[in-house]
Amino acid sequence: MDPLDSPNSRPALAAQSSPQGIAADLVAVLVAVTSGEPRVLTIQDQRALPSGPFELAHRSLQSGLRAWVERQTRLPLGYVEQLYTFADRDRAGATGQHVISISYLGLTREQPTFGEHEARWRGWYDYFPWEDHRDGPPPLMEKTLQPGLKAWASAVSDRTAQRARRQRAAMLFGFEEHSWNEELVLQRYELLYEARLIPEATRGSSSTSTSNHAALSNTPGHAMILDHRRILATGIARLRAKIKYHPVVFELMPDTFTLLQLQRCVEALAGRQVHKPNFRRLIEQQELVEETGETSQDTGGRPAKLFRFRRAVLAERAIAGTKLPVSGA
Amino acid sequence: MDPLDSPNSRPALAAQSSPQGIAADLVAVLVAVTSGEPRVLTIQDQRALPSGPFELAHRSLQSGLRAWVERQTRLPLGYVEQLYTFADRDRAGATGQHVISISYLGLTREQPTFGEHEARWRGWYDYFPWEDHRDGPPPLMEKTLQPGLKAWASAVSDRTAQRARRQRAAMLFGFEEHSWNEELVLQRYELLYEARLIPEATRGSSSTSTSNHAALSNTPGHAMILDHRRILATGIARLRAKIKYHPVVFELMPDTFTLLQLQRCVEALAGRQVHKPNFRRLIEQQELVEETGETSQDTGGRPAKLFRFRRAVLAERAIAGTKLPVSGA
DNA sequence: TGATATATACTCTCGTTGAGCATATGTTAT
DNA sequence: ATAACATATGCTCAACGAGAGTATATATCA
Repeated sequence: MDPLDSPNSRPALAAQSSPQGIAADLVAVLVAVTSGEPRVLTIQDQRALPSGPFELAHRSLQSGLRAWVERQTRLPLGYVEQLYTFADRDRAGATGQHVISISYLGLTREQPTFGEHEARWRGWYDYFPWEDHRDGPPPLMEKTLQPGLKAWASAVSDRTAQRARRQRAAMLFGFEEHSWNEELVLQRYELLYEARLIPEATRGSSSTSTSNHAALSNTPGHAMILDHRRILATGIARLRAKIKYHPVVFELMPDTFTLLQLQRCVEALAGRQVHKPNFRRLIEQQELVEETGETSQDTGGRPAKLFRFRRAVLAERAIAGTKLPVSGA
Repeated sequence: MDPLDSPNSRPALAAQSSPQGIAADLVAVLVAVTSGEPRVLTIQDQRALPSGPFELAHRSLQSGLRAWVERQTRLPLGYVEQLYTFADRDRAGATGQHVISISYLGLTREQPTFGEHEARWRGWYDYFPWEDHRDGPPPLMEKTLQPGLKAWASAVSDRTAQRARRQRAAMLFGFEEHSWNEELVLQRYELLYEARLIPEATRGSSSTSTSNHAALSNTPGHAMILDHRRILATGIARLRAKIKYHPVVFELMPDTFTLLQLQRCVEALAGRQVHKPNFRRLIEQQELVEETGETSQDTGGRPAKLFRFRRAVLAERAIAGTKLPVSGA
């Protein structure tokens, strides 16, 4: 079953307003990696993703997004990919118009932000602190999430349902025997939402139902408006899956870079460490990069060769196959 | 780059009608596999995919699709997944209203169709005859597509561009040294579209531009209205990718089945043969199925054990990892 | 000069995967 | 009845790739 739109991910809400037409919004997850940290462009005091109306003047959704982003932020968008279309939930705005949100993932390099719309770059682990396993599982997993999820699992009467809940939590968060799977970003967020460990979950509902408010006091991660955090989770999940078989990482790198910089970028996105020798072996044997001839001695240590991305591989292999190792440390 | 919405996949078309609001359509790719053939539900004399307006009465897009499909066709929808949202091209209908199409993939089992809307099941290789490689590359690849694509590659003056075109065609269709990749359904369709080897490509344009009409005479595959064939290609591609790491095949199988039936189903979807012993090894070592205790002797030969899908694996492993081998024969 | 940090290279083992072969147990034709 | 055949089921082997560890080279810094 598709994790998005799973039947129990949102409380049922019968639409009441009569259809006055539909408006389409574009929502963008714009990602950059700066000094080893994955970052996302935000607006509204870092509580929202950039979004705007889809204007019919553009010949496609994608070109519409491109034009709009580049006008608003002057970022050159390297790679763009559609994420998902949302139309559920309390999206009826003040006008009574229903809004469909079409979300996109865009990769770029961080630039000084322009004043308009108070756009700011912010590290994406501010919103998902439990997703950063580069130095092992973060403490809040054990301190906050595990108890909260345990409480959620116990909050149901049926014995079998309890076990199912516990199993689901363990599988998604790597408790007990289960190993951590960095791609399940969205499913984890939706579980936390369902368990009401996320402020967004209790926002609209008028404090009915069985929420465990105890855990809500120290709720993890920075919240966002509407379902923007969910959209961000979708984008992170997609990107983490994509870097494994498609050379999109290079859209986030400067023109020339060292292999360690590239590795740090992959680690930042995947949220876990990578075995250095294996990483280099895979990069080189796939001929993804070529030496520039120059070296860099930024970090203090033996100078590292500088490389650049071989754009030709996009034509040679297209999607066919390009693997990056994202595995245990 | 996302193959959908690639900048050159459609001729530029400036929107002229003033925005009168936007309508949202749902388009469904409903798939079943019957007697070893992948089939798709069609309407309008098999020239269209089922589609209808998104009604705001539903609490989500997905539940809207479910309700609508089950009302129209009385099919129980097992697995549903969003495919893509289209808003480009000449989607301005007679009313001048712009239409956004949100497409979904649904898996089911073929049922006798009900009269309404002249719904009919049709083999999907009727629309994409070049995608069926179960008995090796189909003859039309060499007889029709290769010459047509060669002509398209030669139709450009620049030497470098010619080579790029030839390489792209070879990579996608497995010419020369390249091997066939069954997942590139959409990219192949878009290349044929770009090369104007598909009737949909020359439909709206008033016979200008450099089309090679010679090849158009024996254009391969059954055409559809609007971009429905493109949507179908998207669905096939998604499904071919998905069966490799997620046990969705079972949504297309009857309750009990033999391993060979299961294999034939996978082969039908993937469009290529599968190594039998390896297939069985993978299925069994992953404990995806359990014996029913009964046997089937339909085909004449040693009776085969009947199996059923272990639905528990969905809870145990969720998305984590389930591999089906789709490789050479 | 030595300590340290990084870059770069090599080796080894294990599991997976692709592929071929052998055997078991039915049905169908002669 | 028997041979031929078709399918089911099980086993083996070689090649490859992934994970993990170790060793050496070359710079900076105290």
